[in-house]
Amino acid sequence: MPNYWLMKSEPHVYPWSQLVNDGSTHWDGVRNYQARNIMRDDMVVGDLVLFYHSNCKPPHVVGVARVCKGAYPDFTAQDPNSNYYDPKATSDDPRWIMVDIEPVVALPEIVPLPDMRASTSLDGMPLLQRFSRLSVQPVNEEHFKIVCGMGGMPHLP
DNA sequence: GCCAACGTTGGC
DNA sequence: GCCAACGTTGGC
Repeated sequence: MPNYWLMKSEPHVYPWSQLVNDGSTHWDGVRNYQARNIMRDDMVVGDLVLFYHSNCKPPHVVGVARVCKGAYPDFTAQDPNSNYYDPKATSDDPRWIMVDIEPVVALPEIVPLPDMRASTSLDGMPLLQRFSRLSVQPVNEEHFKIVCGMGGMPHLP
């Protein structure tokens, strides 16, 4: 039984289409302890991920991805030329970690945030809480299936 | 572009 | 260890 998650990406930074092109990617740049702890402590290979486009109109879930490599140091934290450079990160104490994800399937239709808000069956989903900023967050199995269904995919991949 | 929430930083 | 200032997120 996999765990279920939702991960946010801004489409002008790293869109779903690029994940498809790349085949897989390291989820670098997470600089929030809560999100880091989720990736480090709770994510395992095989977990399924709703890939969410934030900061666009409307924000939406676009596809399902899968964790294909467990937590390891986010090397961009130790690269002074990276946007994600953190001078406090060292090889002894990398401070930030990442996982790898790969695309599983694009939903036949995107699922816009307003539609999710309108669905009472998704009540309690962390994404729908006011000012939910966490970029990596849990989704329960039922909500995960409902979102897939709303995107035109009646069964889990 | 606004702004609420909230995380982080740093002086004391 | 408090807390004010500041930065970031991200929906609207």
